[in-house]
Amino acid sequence: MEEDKSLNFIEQIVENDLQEGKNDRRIQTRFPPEPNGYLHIGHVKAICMDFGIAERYNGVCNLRFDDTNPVKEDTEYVDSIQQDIRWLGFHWGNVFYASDYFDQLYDLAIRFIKEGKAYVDEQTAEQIAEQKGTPTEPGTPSPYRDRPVEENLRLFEAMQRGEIEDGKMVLRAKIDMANPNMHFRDPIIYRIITTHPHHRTGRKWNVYPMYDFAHGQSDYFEGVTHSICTLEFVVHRPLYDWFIDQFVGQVPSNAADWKTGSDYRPRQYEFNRLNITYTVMSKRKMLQLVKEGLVAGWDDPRMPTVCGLRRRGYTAEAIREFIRKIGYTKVEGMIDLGLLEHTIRESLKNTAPRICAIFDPVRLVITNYEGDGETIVAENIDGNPELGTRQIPFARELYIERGDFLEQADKNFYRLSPGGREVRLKNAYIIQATGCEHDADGNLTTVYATYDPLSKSGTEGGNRKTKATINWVECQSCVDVEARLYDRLFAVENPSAEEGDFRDLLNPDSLKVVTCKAEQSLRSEMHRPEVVDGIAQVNHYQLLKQGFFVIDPDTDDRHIVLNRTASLKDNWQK
RNA sequence: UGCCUAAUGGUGUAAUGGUAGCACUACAGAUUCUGGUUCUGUCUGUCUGGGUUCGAGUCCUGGUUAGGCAACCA
Repeated sequence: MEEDKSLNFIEQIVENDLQEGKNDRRIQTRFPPEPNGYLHIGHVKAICMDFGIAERYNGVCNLRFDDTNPVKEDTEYVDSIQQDIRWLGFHWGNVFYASDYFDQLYDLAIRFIKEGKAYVDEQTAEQIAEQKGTPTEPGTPSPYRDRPVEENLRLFEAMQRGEIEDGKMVLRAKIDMANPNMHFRDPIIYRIITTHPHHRTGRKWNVYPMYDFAHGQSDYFEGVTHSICTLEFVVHRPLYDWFIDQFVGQVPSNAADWKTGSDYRPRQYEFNRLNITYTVMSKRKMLQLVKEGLVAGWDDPRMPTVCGLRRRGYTAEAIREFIRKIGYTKVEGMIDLGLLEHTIRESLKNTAPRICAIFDPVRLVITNYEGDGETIVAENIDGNPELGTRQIPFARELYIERGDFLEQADKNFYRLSPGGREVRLKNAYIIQATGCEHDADGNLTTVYATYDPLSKSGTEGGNRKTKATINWVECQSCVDVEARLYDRLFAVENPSAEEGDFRDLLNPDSLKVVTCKAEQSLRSEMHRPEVVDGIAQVNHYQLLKQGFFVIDPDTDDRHIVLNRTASLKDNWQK
């Protein structure tokens, strides 16, 4: 059932370009993460765009790690990023690294110096910042701005040979210190980094290119046609174009015909980044939460990371569907967390087997039930027999939810109450409460009821309607299960908009760990999950009336751990 | 006193000069062996002044508001 969805503005641009025959009607995109953290759902939005455009228009999307800053980057992240993209179901053409182009980039820098377009500055970072001016005031030129070409060449080579201390010199493009776009005020294009080896090139380089000098150039070398990124790069686009103008058609590119006057050039387009209520989408803040132990790790089920969502029980399909729903524009907005939850419920409601678990158990004794008990056969999903059945033990003593019994009930309460209405035990018999018992402190300990032996589900006598159906498990056979009940990470809608420390805004109730009593089938249906690409394939369940749950990797043979993916909607107000 | 973006219900998006639609949320009703699901219905919207046009959310123009831009980060 493919619903008609109009093209987003990037797709329209691509279709126009195709129609006009731009870049020989070739479509090539790239997903360019910096390997300095785990992928989060904001990245997924970019991934769906970059890979989606390539898929839709028979192009190719390459994965390119933007690894120009060895101080922050690590192979740990390179691996997790690839795993997450594969898990999401996308396929790249090649894996590239910005560091693949360090030689070409260095040559380009030399070329710029020779053409008088770059110079070595030996002022401090503070001095350079001061001379940059402000958005409303022009900058002032560096005293080193007019150094002779030979001297620039000699110094830049000395920088690369490791003869200059970190921070003592930088290479700047010589553009325009008075440009209204601050990025044109002689941007730094190379800096010295000797303190950290690069995760791929080791100690080969002592100078590393800055983003503005690496990104567009890498796009050009690879033959990228549509370089799609988020809105904060809009101000960089003129510089992106400026650099490419300096060498387009004069330097090799994988794009065809560069030598023969092809019109090829990469172009940058920007869309709005993803913000979701009650969470943060900043790698820096996430890293802080992880490092300070405020969450259990990058894959903590409360985190908006891909691995966190996965552990929470989100499926790749649901995450992609969510991205499809929110669309792409140039308006900076804030997506309601409720939409993400709605999407995962949609995805699981027709597939997740139902199971009973009692979270706040109280004993129910069926006083007129004779015999040792019986086995009930229930469909895993009501009305969906192809999803199989399971067996549930039934006997005289059961656990039910404490909240399903009220000694004094008003008419809006549909469930058990002494002398009250008939209530269906899910998949079993109709009962009627007759009384209850309390301990010395007045806590309810036992509910007494009688059952109608002819009212069993699936039998003719069982067709009688009841207003309510309640959950139960049989006392002897049920299993204790640890349930981790997750809720929104932050207590406020937009933590980034608040004054003060974002850590003070964490939701203190974002995790509640409880033990519940689940029906035996949860244990018997459990199996060691199959591991694909290092990722355990998980089973999703719906605990009736409680929500969707997924088996957590902390589970072992003795101890079952379930994570709540999402609660069920609850229209019953007290 | 700069430059760049953007502005459609509570939220996210569509309408490409021709009936302002969809999804989420909220609310109401029906159905239901999950107070879930499903179904039906309701509420709420083109930032603003002027102009072009038979006709403007859309084009022009002047405002207003919001966000971004001054890392040896990406």
